[in-house]
Amino acid sequence: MVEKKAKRTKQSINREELESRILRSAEVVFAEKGYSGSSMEAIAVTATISKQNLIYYFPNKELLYKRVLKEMLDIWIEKLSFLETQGDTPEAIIRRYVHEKMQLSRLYPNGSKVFAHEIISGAPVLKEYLISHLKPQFDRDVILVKSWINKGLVDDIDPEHLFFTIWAATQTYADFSVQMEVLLGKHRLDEEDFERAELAVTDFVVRALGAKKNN
Amino acid sequence: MVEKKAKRTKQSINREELESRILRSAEVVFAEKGYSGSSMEAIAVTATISKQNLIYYFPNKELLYKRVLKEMLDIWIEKLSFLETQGDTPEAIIRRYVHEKMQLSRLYPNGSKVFAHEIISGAPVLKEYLISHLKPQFDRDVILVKSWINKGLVDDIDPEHLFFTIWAATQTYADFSVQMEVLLGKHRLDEEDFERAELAVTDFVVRALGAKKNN
DNA sequence: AACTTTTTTTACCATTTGGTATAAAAATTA
DNA sequence: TAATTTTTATACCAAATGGTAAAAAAAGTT
Repeated sequence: MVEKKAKRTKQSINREELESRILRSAEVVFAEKGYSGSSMEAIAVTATISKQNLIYYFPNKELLYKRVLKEMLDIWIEKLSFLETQGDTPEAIIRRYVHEKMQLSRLYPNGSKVFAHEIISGAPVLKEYLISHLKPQFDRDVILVKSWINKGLVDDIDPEHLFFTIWAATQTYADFSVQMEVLLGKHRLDEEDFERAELAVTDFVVRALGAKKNN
Repeated sequence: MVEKKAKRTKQSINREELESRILRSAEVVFAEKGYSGSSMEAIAVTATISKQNLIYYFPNKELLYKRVLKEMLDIWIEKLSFLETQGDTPEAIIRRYVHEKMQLSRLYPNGSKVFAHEIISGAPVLKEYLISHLKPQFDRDVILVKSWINKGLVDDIDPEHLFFTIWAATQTYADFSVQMEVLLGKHRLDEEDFERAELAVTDFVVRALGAKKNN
């Protein structure tokens, strides 16, 4: 099959740029209001284009929403393939995993929030995806952790709930950032906060595993 | 001041019952759609009354929403006063705390979800409350944990992020229950799941503290 | 300069939204 | 039975919603 070499004209560049600006704007609006609470009008305003122009690019709200979700999931899948690094020790794998998950909360807070709204709402759009894509990966990862336990590399912890806790503890730095800002008395969580957070969460998880303590 | 003894007539009983049925219905709808995504119509249908009757009890959506949030917060405040139990050991206090928080996720999943939507959306309604009520309590609790550290009762962990992790790890059993159901291959999380979850989370936290291990 | 793509403008539309107004039926209480 | 409270029914409203339609201006390409 011959790859159609898409010419990168000024137009096509602008188009791609605007498309991603729209997606980022949609992300912001969906993150704040969830799907049903968001209007195409609001998304257009956020992207500073006309509603009609928005519709020119994304003919309806559902499609736009699914694109936003898909973008986020693609990034997650890419960063969070737990098994890939076969050679490493459990502690190294877990540390990298927590680190990656934390980065995603830091770099894509809005996508994370959109995802959170979607799941809390009962995952009407993503349920199928969870079943077909996430569960198989989850099952494999659980088996890996069980093998660690059997080999005596880590303590006899509960693998399923270990993952739930890791996800929750990292995800919360995106979803509940407002609460943390209030409690820490800050206007924004800065890099230092995220570093402390990552250190703390990593430390908790590594201790939970019964693997070597941090340093 | 003389307490007006409200006569508990059949009418007043029915009224109270219907009012709380409305609140529970509103909770369900808000939990699924968030504030902006929920309609009074949908709440009325869920409560199986007419929209007009709903408005008779709660003249507008915002008021209803605030009542639902307030109900949830009152319960939380009551159950989660960390400092109350002065006599106990750190481990006992933490165990009870995790237990209570877990119960709240189990018993009030919808209220928890409404709260989650609210915070993820930037806490437009609750921000003031977080500042005036939650932060002072948080500051006290952090100080308590620091005193534990200074006395050598627990390891030198990060108190702020310890709380963030505990909240996230427990809250997730309400908010992300759909995801867990899919991953555990269950239609509903049952009592056994919650027991396992509580055991696992408690164990993680106690290990993180460096307190005695679970049995 | 001719052509294509992008963007805006304007107008429109059916549906849903939160809510008001009124009246009357039904249930409860005194 | 009369008075009060609760509930529903019906009609209505302005605003917002997710679009459709058409056309023309603006920008970019050939």
